[in-house]
Amino acid sequence: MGTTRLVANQNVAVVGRRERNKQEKLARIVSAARELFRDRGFAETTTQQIAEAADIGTGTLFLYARSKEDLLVLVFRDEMIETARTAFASLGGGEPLLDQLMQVFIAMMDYHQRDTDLARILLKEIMFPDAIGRQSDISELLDIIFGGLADLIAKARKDGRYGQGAEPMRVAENLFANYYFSLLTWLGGRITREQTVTRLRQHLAITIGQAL
Amino acid sequence: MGTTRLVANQNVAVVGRRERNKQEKLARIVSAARELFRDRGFAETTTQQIAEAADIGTGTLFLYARSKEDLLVLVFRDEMIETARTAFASLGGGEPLLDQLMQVFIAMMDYHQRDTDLARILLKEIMFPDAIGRQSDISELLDIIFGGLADLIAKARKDGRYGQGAEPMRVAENLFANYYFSLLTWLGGRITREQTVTRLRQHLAITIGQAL
DNA sequence: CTTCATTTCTGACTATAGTCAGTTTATAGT
DNA sequence: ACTATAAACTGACTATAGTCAGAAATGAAG
Repeated sequence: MGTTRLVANQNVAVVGRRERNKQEKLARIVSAARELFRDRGFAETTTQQIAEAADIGTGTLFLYARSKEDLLVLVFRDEMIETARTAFASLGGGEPLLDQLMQVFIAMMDYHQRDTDLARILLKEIMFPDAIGRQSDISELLDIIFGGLADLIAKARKDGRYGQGAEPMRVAENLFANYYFSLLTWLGGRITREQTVTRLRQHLAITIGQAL
Repeated sequence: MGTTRLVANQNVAVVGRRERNKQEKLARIVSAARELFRDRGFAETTTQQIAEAADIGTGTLFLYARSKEDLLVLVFRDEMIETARTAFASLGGGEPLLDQLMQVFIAMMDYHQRDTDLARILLKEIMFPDAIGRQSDISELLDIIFGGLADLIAKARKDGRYGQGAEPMRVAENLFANYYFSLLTWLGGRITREQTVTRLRQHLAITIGQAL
């Protein structure tokens, strides 16, 4: 069974030393990895360095992340989730759908702008996880984004500002596919950020069926 | 200068032994790698095995491909280009745009269907090349696909079957982004091929602005 | 407190991608 | 043919991601 349980006559969740140690180790690992990846870059950081900085054995690292790439996703997943949540939450209600969509996607691009080299690798690994259902998988992130987009679509329709008949979820997927592809092109170094933003707007406009 | 030139009084392009050797080695490498990747899988094939099968030194391999991943793209790039070309060429003229698009994308999915494990890795690496402008880069493939799609859009408009105002190239990019994302979902094992095809059709319909 | 079973940890070890200093081979010039 | 220069090749070597058999820590039960 689980190692966490409630002790009778005590309304505090008692967590064993074992579970506590695990959580602390995970926190140390994530913290150390984040700092090193940011500081030196992904390729230039060795798993040994991360293990040493987190004060654990080299083998222990791979009990928490299946691979170095998995570790990268583990490290930045939460920040990306937070970025997405905030982007949707800070949306004013009145703007046209296209402007709202651009606000969300630009907020996420701003996050990646901080370190485009890291973003490039992250983007590559995040859509191809080692295994689904692990702590580092990205279902939650996708759920937030797809859900948020679908809500925007549904709301815009309700307000009569947008009239197509396709399922909101399918529209949301279409929009995200375009965002992902734009990100890919941008971080691949083929076009500038400004060009990327301009094109993304055109792509989104095509999908939601409005003139620019 | 180049090692290739025309010898006077002889209308045959004379290619030096050096260039010929290089071409032969490249052919042997690609052939050996393809067979091994198909036979054993990407991760299970070592660069040593490829070098041995191609009858070259282990270091020589990396004069032709920057990395093992680069080699994978090098090996399958031409087949994918051929698949895309054929898909567009074998298109009858009369069908609705949506059906034509689905024919093209399904033909490309059929190609990947042969070996989905390999396709997954290929798909991951092909959009994130080590460097642009190398023999293994995929600009040519993208040009063919984008060009073919844009032509279909332009033709459909001319025939009055489709009336939106966006640039055909932007529509083509939007369509491909949706195809790429569908492929990703399919090969990621989240949904079946049938579901993928159904959804892709919905996504494309949204983009070109037609009811199903 | 003393077992005993289970989970977690560890670092020496293995496998392999990729490098590079030295060698070989091809070409151009005389 | 001979020499000089440049291009291409090579395999011993390095660096490092990831493994695994054994050690240590934890918790349960008596």
